Amino acid sequence: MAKLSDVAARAGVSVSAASRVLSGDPAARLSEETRERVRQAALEIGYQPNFAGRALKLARTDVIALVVPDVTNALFTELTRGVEDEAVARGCVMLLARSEDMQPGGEMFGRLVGEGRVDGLVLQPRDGADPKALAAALGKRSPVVTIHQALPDASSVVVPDALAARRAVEHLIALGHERIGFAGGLTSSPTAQRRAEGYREALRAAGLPYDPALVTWRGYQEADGRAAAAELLTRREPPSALIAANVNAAVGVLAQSRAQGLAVPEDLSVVAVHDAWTAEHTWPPLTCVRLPLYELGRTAVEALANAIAGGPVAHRSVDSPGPVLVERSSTARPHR
Amino acid sequence: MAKLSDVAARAGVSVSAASRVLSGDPAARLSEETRERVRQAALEIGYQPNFAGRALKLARTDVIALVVPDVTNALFTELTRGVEDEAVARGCVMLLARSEDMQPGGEMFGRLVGEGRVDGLVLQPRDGADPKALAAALGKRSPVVTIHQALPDASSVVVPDALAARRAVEHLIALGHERIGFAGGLTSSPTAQRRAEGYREALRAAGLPYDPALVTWRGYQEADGRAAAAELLTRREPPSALIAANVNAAVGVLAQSRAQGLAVPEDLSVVAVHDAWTAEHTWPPLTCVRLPLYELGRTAVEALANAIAGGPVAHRSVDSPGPVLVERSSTARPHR
DNA sequence: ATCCTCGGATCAAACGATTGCTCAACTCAT
DNA sequence: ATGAGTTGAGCAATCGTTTGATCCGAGGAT
Repeated sequence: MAKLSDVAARAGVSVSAASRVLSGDPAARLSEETRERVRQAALEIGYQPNFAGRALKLARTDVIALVVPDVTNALFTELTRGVEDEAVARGCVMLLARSEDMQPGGEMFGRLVGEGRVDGLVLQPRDGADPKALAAALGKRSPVVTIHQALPDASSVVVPDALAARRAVEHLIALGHERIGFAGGLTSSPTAQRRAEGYREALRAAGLPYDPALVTWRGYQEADGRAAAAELLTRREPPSALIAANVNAAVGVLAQSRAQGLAVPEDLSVVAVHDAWTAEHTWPPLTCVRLPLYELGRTAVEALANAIAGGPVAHRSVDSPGPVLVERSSTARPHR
Repeated sequence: MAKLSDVAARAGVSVSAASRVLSGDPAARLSEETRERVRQAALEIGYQPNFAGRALKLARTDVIALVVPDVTNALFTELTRGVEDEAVARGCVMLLARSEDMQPGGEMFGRLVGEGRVDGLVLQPRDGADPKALAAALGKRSPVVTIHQALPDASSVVVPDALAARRAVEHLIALGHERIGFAGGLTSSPTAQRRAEGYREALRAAGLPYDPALVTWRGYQEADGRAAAAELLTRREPPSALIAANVNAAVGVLAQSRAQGLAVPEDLSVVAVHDAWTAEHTWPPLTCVRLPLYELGRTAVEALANAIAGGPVAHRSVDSPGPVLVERSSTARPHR
C-alpha cells in the first residue's frame, strides 16, 4: 500500500506538508502550486490514508456499531439502511453486531468497546434485557444511543408507537369494527407498552370500551402471535379484528386464524404495527402501519455523533414522517 | 482507557516485559513471578490492548468483512451466523457490508479495503455482477474468498447446488409427479446453472423427458417467482409440480398460484431449493431442500484465513452435511 | 541598517503496542 | 580466577499519521 511518505517523496515535499494538503487543513500555509503537486502525486499512486495510523493518532476510528437483537430479521432492514446511510454521510463505517454477542461481559463487547474498535454504539436492547446491567457495563466506556428504549445516562431515540397503534385502531373502527383485540408484546417491552397505550387511547376516543379480555402480552415472535390468536379467538365473544404489535407476531396471528378455520379478512381483520417487506408476501398481504424506521436510524446516528462530540444526553422522538397506514388485504368490514 | 504502560508501571516492569507477558511470547525469558505480577496488574486495571496501536504495528486488524447482496435477507441468516462463529473462533471481528455499497470504485470499497480496515473479504457477488471487474478492483489489494461463485485468482467455496435440486426433483417423483417445472434463477447465476443441472440430471435418472417449456430463468426475487409461475401455469399442459430455485422465488410462486385459483399442494406441489426460516411461515409452509449454509460460512472463513496466511488459491465444495429435504406442506401426490 | 511580519515549508514529538538487540548479574565449568 | 553461557529485564526503533513548534528567506516599515 502506498503511504503518505511515498506521496511526499513523489511530490518533493515533506510528509507533514503532504498531510496538511490532503487533510485540507485551512490553517496550513502552503502555496497552491505545492498543494496541486501533492494532490497529483496522491492520485497517481492511489494513496489512501492508513486506517490504523490515523486511528492511533486521532484516537478515533470512524466506525460505529449498530447492535440489534437479530441482524437478519426483516424488521431491521429499514433501520439498518438508515443507520448506514447516515454513517456514510458522516464519513463513518457501520459495523453490524448481534445483541446476543454483545452481552455486557462478553467477548464481542470487549473487542468492540474495550479495544476501541468503535467510536460509539447504536443499541437496540433485546426485549427483557436488564437496562441497568447494560448501562453499568457500558459505563463511560463508549458513547451510546439506544433506540426504542431509554437507558440511564444515554441518549435515546424512539418512534411514535402510540400514535401508530392508534392509527391501526382508527382504521378498523372506520371499517365498522367494534370488538378489536390487541396481541401485544411483552409487558417489559417499552414499545409494547406504548403501542398498547395508543390502542387504549383510540378506543377511548371512539367511545368504545377497553376490555382486558381482548388484550394479550405474549411477545414479538411469530409463535407469540399464534398463541395470542389462539387465546383471543376462543373467547366467548371473539374480536372481529386484531391488532398485532408487530409484523412477525401478525404472521403468527394469520397462521393461527387459518388453523382455526377463520378466513382473513372475511372473518377476522388483522393490522400490524410496524411495516416490513415480508408483510407484502404473507397471505393475505398484511395491512400495516408504517413507522419511520429509516429516519429512526438516521436520527440515531445523528444523536450518536452528538454524544461522541461530548454533547448532553438527549431523548428524541422521530415524528416525521408520521405513522401511516398501508392498506393491503388483511382488513375488511366486519362480517355481519 | 488503560494502556500497556499503565500495566507496566503498576507491575513495576518495563513496557516491553509487560507486552511479552500478555502476548504470551514463549521465547521471552521472564520469571514466573514477574509474569504473575503483570497479569495481576492488567486484571486490576482492566487492561485491553488498544486496537489501533496493535493494528499499526502488526499490519493486521483481525477484522474480516462479509459482503452479501442484501444484509437483511433471510436467506443470509445462516451464512452470517457461520461466518461470525468461525471469525470469533479465530479471534476476529466480522464486519457486515452490502454488495451494493461495495462497488469496485465505491466509497465503502475504498474505506474497507483501501484504508486497510479489514484483513480480508468473504464475498458473495451479486447476481449479474461482472466477475472480471470485481477481480480487477480487488486485485492484490486484499485476500478474498468468494462464495457460490468463483472469481479469477481467488479462492471460492460453494454448496452442492446440483445435488440439492436433484433431491427436490426426486421427492416430487417419489410422490408420483411426472410433469415437473423449474423456476430458475438468472442464466448468469452460477448457482442457478448448477441447480438447473441437478434438475436435468434427476429427470434423466428417472427416465423423464426434459422439456424446456417447463423451465424459466427469471431470477431469485419474489417477483421473479411470480412471473415464472404465471408463465408455466398457463402452458397447455401445465406442470403438476414446481421447483423454485430459491425460497424467495418460491414465495412468489405460491402467491401467483393462489392468484390463478390453484391450491397448493392440491393442484400444485412446490419445493424450494435453499431453506430459510421464512419458509416455515408461508402459506402453506414450504417444503425445502436445506443446504449447508452455516457450514458454508465457516468454511469460507477458514479459506479466507488460509488466503490471508498466503496459502494457494483453492476451490472447495461444502459436502457435509449434504442437502436434505425438509418436508412441510407444499407438496403432495398429484391430483389425478 | 534593523526589526517585524508573514508566507512557505520542514522538524520532531507524539499515539500504543511489538520486538530485535543490548546489558547486567549470576552460575558453572575450566 | 577467568571466560562462557544463561537468565531476567530494559532500551529504543518501528508501524503511518497528525500537529505544535521551528526555521528560513523575502519584503515592508521605521
